[in-house]
Amino acid sequence: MGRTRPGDAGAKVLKAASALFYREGIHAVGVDTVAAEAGVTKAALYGNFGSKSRLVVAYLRERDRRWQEQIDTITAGHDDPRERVLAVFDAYEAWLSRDGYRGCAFLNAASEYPDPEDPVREVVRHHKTALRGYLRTQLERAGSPRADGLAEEMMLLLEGATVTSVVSRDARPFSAGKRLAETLLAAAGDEVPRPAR
Amino acid sequence: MGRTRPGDAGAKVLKAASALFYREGIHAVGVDTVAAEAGVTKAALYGNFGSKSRLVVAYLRERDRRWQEQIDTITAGHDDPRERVLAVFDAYEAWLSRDGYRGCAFLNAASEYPDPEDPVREVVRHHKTALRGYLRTQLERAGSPRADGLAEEMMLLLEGATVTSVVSRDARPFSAGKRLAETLLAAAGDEVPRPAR
DNA sequence: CACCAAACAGACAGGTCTGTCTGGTGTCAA
DNA sequence: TTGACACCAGACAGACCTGTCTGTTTGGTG
Repeated sequence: MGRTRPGDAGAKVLKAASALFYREGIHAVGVDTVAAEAGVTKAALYGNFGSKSRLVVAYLRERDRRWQEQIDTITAGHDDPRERVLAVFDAYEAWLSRDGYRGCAFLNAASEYPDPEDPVREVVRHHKTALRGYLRTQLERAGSPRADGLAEEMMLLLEGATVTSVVSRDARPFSAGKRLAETLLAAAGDEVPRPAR
Repeated sequence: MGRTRPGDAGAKVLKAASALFYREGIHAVGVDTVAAEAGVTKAALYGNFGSKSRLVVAYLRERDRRWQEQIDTITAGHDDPRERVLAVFDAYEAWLSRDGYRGCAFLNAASEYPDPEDPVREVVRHHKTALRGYLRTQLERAGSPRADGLAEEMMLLLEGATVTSVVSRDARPFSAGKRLAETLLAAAGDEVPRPAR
């Protein structure tokens, strides 16, 4: 009666884990808590994920998947590659004002997992590489002669604004970041207004 | 025989805690481990600090004190305020290549303590406010008409380079950050080459 | 020398952590 | 109808956590 179909305990666990790990921190949340919040037994949790470590990795992968969807939405919503880059700033800033904002889940996870060889850190690197790659691709399409360097600069501004906004608890870092990003993009455009090719 | 004088157990604990908390993360290190590493009993640890939370706060305060000393060294070593700002980038970059680099201890601590009201977060805010204040003061002395905004931008670049360098495990973010900082400082100088006053 | 504060050694309480195991229950498909 | 399977309920092991307590030893000071 009201019993959910077998097979979706994993999804419920992942959802609960995602909320709890992000909000409280990973080491601060036990598997009992995750299972209870998911309305699932610990046995079901271990049956689906095998260990807490693997659940943590699954949590980050899921998070990365959802982030990728947002990026796709941005891509679909803008034709100009420069606008897409700036839209990333807007998306991050909008996310800040959502309830329970705690900054970048990947950076938070990385600071709880010191070992660079840990699978968790691998997911973090994968995510950041994807972000950087997106920025670089868009800047290349915009015809920037130094898309790579510019992408790195955009990364610094985005990451800097994210961590600073967590500490200061306001959106000013994002305003400053986006303003500077616009300036840099405009300057890059001036350097080579219509590049060959 | 070889017994240390009474009264310095606190210092030994702080030193051990500083190394362990930074390297492994705060939640990952128990007080037993700290006491053992310090060569001190748990009773001595609790006698000096009262609780783990207070030890964590003391750890961050001590870290902030040592950081302030580095800032003073930079101030003493450069007369030009613009050079001082750039020297901060150099100092952070040099720190990266030291063994066991794990990024900013304050940001790492903040991501382990979600509650903004926690005393730990207060120390983190204090530290970041001090950094920002230093940058702003130097930029004001340099005669920049928008020292405040420029200081914010320098913060973004510094923090961005720090967290990015942790993930990617190389120094490129700092190269990019410093290069951009130099450009911004030069541009700010051009705007008002010799400001009134 | 006598005293005291601070450290030592180490047991202890009470709780939480990850992970396992046993046995019962509901659902679906053959 | 029967069997496979995924789940529930909850106890359990063993390690680790923070924090406290008793009693002993030591170094520095009056």
